[in-house]
Amino acid sequence: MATTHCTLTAPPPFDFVSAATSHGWRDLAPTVWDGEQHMLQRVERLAGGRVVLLEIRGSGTPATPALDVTIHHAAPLSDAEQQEIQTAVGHMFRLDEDFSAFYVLCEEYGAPWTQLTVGKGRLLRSPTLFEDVVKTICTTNTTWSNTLRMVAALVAALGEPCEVDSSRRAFPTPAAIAAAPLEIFTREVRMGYRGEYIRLLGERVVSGTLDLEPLRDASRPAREVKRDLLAIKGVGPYAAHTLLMLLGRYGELAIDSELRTFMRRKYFDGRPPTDAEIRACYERWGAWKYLAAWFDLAAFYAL
DNA sequence: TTCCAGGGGTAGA
DNA sequence: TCTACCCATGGA
Repeated sequence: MATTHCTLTAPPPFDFVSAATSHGWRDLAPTVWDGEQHMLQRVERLAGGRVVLLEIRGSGTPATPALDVTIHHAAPLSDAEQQEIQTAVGHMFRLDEDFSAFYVLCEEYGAPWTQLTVGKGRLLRSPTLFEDVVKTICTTNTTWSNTLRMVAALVAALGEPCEVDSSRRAFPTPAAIAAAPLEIFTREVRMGYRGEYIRLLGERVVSGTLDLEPLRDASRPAREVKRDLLAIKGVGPYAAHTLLMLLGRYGELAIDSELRTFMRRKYFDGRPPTDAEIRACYERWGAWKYLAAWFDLAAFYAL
């Protein structure tokens, strides 16, 4: 087994632990958060078919933050493969996103929002939009513990084994998902009706009838991206708004049972608010509503 | 047994 | 656009 190191420069302010852990994605296979070592592990399949193990740690100084990536692999890695890994990690940690406008609002609204301006606000995502769509569908109408179980089972059933540890697997490719019989999703992964949606998603991506890449284009209007997300079977308003967040667009709230419960307790004296009332609470955050609600909830439950 | 969880699809109005 | 009704699964 060989090891290769690389370092990615992060834009300050940057809070590695916040970026790695603020979103539940940190616990969804094939990503693992090591809270003792403050390290994010991930089995990653490269485009050429290699499956390597990544260990990602925060490094640098507050003024020059960085990510250290340790790659565990069998055969030597090409420059292109190393570049592919850096691109994937950079995407996971949103190194290309600028949160300064969000921090301006945090300063304007004062404590406790000012706590976020030290580099918080980054919510972990997957290297590919395909993986994020699958995982988001796995969060709908179920408990978080069941989401964890379904995603882990999907990776175990259809992911390709890591070349340095065959017991660990990468996230399944669209091709692997498209080729698997429906029984895998229902009987083995036990994802219920979601199985049909996820298999159809894989089929459409493989056949080319659905191209997810244009949705990552930051120059497209959010309304257009949302429309395309809603056209994916299994994606409704909650999932579409979650995916907009994962695409770096924070202007819409993902109103789920968790947010409703939080709003009822914190702002409505135990009365269930309507969705319009929930939206009104964060209207002043404009393009940053999602992050405001997310960290408002996190602070309330002291996450 | 019933209810609900980080909802969504479909039919019908 | 809004409302019923159904949808698999697992835990309380």
